[in-house]
Amino acid sequence: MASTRRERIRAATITEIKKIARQHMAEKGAAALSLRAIAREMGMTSPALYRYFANRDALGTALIVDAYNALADALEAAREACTQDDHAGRLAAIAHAYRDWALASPQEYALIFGTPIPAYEAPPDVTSPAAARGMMVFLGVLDAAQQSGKADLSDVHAAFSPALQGQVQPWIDKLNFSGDPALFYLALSNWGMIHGLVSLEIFGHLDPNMAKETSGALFRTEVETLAKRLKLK
Amino acid sequence: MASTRRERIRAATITEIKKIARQHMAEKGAAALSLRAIAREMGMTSPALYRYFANRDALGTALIVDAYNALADALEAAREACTQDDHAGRLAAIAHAYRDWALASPQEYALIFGTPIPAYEAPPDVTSPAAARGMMVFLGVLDAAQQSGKADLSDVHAAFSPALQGQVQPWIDKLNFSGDPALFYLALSNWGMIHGLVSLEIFGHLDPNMAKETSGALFRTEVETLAKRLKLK
DNA sequence: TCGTATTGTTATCAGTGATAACTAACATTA
DNA sequence: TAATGTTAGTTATCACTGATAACAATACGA
Repeated sequence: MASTRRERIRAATITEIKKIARQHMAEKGAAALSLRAIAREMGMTSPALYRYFANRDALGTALIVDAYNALADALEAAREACTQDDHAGRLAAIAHAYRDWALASPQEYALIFGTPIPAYEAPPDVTSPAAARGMMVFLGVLDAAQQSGKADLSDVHAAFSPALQGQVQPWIDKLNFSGDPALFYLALSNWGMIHGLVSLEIFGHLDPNMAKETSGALFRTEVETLAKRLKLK
Repeated sequence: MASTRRERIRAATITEIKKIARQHMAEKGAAALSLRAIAREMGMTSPALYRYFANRDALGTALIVDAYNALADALEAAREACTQDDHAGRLAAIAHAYRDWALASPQEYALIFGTPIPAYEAPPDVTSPAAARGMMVFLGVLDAAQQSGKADLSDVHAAFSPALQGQVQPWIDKLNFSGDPALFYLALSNWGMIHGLVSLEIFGHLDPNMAKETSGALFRTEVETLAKRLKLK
């Protein structure tokens, strides 16, 4: 808010660096991103960039956090596009938003879910909050469906043993989720399936000649099956 | 075979290069693999390596193909460890073999399913045959289960519309699968789910502090649910 | 207006992939 | 056996990269 002129310029520079980094990433692939190339395009010398990011990995981390948030934004927007009591619609919407975002931003998707940057894992303490947002969108929709009594969770409850619940509880606590623990398991299961199909598609493990409509139809069918199993109304 | 002395030495050198490459990968991460470092460790100069691999990507491709085959070997071995008519056992075995292999060889797993090498996609014509092997293991088990009449595919058939089948048919043909097309869809769906969970776990998207037994229990529960849905006997 | 923090520069280091030009060893054939 | 061509290695070099140190210019607040 009460930002000085300097702070504003600095923020703008950081934004520009990340913007050009994303452009380069989109053109030449996620791992080919080079501080020198970015500096060149900005009309600066490369050491100047080190005033803004401690090193290349720090820039990578920032891009990863941004990507997490962009994905979460997309999921939340898709959820809001359906009425609050249309649980099946919301679940389908966020599932397709997940895939659509990945297709539209494959490099950013790879940044998060692939391992494009050499020998480097983003520090969890920085990325976790942004990463948790996505998971929470799934959880929230399922939670709402259950609370309105419009979901059949008998199968889920049967599978989610007390022993398993005990093991997962710490994670649930960490995310501050106070609903039915079985929902947590269900969200993870759904997310896993959705992520698995999208990941196979984005990273080219389906037929390379397959049309986007075909993989889209496969995905849609799976999502419908998902909702059917919960008997979502 | 009828290999000359030279050919044998050459093959041994290639094996040694890949072996050291894998070691470096395991130690310092998949993308940090450097031709110069490999040459150094072999007591050679780096240009010599170009007699064996056209460039770094070519070495990467070779490692990827090897990884695909290692994974397929693991899946096939797991399948063979169960009797031929124990379909539920075989399905569970290959699912857990998938996860176990990924946990034991995370860098190789990343090589295949992540995108660790800068701006480079492995050429499909080289990798596809090896990649298809894994998919075929899933398909084979499901096919056997169906043929013996020990699987309930009513839900699958209901979901797998004729339109969808028409779209997927080219892929089915390419893999020379002559069984029920719905099984193809089912195999993909199962593989997607299994891959999704493993991928989330390997790439650190579950709780970073989560114990391996916990993620293992989650995975086991999901696999059991999978078999239950098919009413596999 | 002066002093200081910030932002940029040049120069330099170490390491990388890659290629050209050359040499030594090997294998095949006359 | 001697000549010849192939193969596997070398040194030298180029164009990059990330990163740091030392220094200069700018902008800001007292």
